[in-house]
Amino acid sequence: MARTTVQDVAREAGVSVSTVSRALTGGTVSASTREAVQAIAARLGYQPNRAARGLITGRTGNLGLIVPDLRNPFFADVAKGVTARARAVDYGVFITDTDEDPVAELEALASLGRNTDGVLLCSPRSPDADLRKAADPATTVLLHRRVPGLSSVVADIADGIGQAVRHLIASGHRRIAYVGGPEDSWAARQRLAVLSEVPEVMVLDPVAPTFEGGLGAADPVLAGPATAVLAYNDLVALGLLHRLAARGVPVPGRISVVGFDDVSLAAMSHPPLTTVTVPKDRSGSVGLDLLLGHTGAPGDQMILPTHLVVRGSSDAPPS
Amino acid sequence: MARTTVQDVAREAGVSVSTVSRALTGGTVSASTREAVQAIAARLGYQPNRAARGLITGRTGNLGLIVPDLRNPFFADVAKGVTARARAVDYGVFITDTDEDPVAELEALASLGRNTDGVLLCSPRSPDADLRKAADPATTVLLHRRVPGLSSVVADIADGIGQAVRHLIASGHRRIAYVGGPEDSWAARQRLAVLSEVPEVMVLDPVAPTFEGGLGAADPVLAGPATAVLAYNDLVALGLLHRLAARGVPVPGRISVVGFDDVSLAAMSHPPLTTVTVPKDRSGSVGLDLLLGHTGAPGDQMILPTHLVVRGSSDAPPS
DNA sequence: TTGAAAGCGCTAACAC
DNA sequence: GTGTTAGCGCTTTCAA
Repeated sequence: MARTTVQDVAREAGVSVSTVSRALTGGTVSASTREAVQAIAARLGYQPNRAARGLITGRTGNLGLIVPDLRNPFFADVAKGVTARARAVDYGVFITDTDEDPVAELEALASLGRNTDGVLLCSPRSPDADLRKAADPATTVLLHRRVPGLSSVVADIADGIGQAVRHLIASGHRRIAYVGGPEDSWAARQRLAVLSEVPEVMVLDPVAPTFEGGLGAADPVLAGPATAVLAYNDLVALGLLHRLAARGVPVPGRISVVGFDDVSLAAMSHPPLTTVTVPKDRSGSVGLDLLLGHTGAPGDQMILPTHLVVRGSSDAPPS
Repeated sequence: MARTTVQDVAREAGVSVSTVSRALTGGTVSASTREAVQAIAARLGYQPNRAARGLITGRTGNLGLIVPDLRNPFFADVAKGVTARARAVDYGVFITDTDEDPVAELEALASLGRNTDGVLLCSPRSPDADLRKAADPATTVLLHRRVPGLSSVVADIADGIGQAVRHLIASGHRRIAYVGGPEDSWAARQRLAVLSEVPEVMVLDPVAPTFEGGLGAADPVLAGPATAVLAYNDLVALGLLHRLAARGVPVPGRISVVGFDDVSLAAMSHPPLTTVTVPKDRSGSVGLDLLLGHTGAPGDQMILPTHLVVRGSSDAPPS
């Protein structure tokens, strides 16, 4: 299965390799030559070697996507958005799952940076300084994270949180517990900043941004006076729901639960979770367009809208 | 940020480019030279250009992974296994999400086939013939699908189903409903073949292999005499659980529910789902090793063990 | 409009 | 053990 090269096509067509190249990539060639070359290339099943092309053009036609954990439905959604858009614009995408390891993240950034035309980076927790040092601003777009000097696409967290809180207050809640995420997480700090200002909100100890984190937070929540609880994200909310059910605590009868992100699982729980929709896949496609210069300018900070989705896990407080 | 090349490292180290290449790729070099070169490469942040390397070695150092849907936790797990192993052996992974589109799948196979050293393919539904025609047996490994003539890694579905059924029967169930998956799905056919032989099992109409599919199957199940239901997969089981809860039907009090795959959500439901564990991430890493020839031989059909996990959704039938 | 030739960055003979 | 050199397949000056 020797692959056909420009040489083969050139020989067969009786022209030079440069003419073949021009005929195939839209250079200046006579119409008849172009047709002949294209016909022969098709007949021979010629497929350009992208590596060789990239070596000379300097562009690879490939992109990188770095995520902490593909198993996390949030990042799976982001990846889905990226790959879908990449397919549409005929780019390949390398995906690296760093398994939440900041060292692996930096390594991936270095390696991918060298072998792609740009990289989309989901880094919830690495320090700003590390990112600014390791990422080339011209070829990197941050997803769901903002660092001065780097392009980014983030969701309007403050607005989303605001909608959730207003919903709860409008429903009659006066004591709202907040179970936050890791203190080194950018998104967690964003949420905390907003919620610290709300008098009705009592900030509890942060937990891991996982189902298990939510599990452990249920009892502390129940120990307080809150009639509603706002979770760092849907995974935490689901853990809360699970433990609450195990304790025989009616939701939303005794306590309302609100998540964040609106991952697909959110609609599958019982009761279905009230949460804030974050345009996850859209963030991926928008980020890709930003990276490729289809939209915006390097250095741009994009903010995508969020909106509350009221499902069954929230209602008025017990009277 | 001019990219550093072997030239730069060579100049800095005072050696030739070939010595640099050897020092970095494990050729014959003196220990002191190797150390010096490596130190300088590290200091300069040298990252080899894989395209250039691939041009000469004929190997790209990249792999392809094709999945129908990254959002499906099953495939997210598989992808996680692949990327983790790839990172360990220093390979890049192109991931293509075909969005369940068989045409996109074939296109991805063609495109990836040319630009990688091999591809791992998750294709639950494409016809055998299409796959055999489009895939190069030497550089393709099928995941969770078996097609004669192609290498593959599959789970021991028959054994897993057997364990689930025996568990149910041993618990006292005599009428077990089976809600199967799409008839054109390889895995669905595997399950059906086993279950058709079991007298206690009543096969209901197949559904989409999704949460929604499960939702719709609940009423038909309840309409019958079954005291237990075996679902095509966990997503379907979760849908079942959800609708059952909405109907006020106690699980496992009135009816037991058993899933398949053991995706992470399975442990998060209420009650937690009894299911069959499929080594999803392991299938990814094993497939990768098969592809790279670290293990087995081309054409090999690997079968990974499965095992039942009994959680809260199954128990004895109502007395 | 076309061809010859020069590399892109790297590895692999082949000398020394 | 190390340097020199010849390409891998392709695009792109530069001449013709």
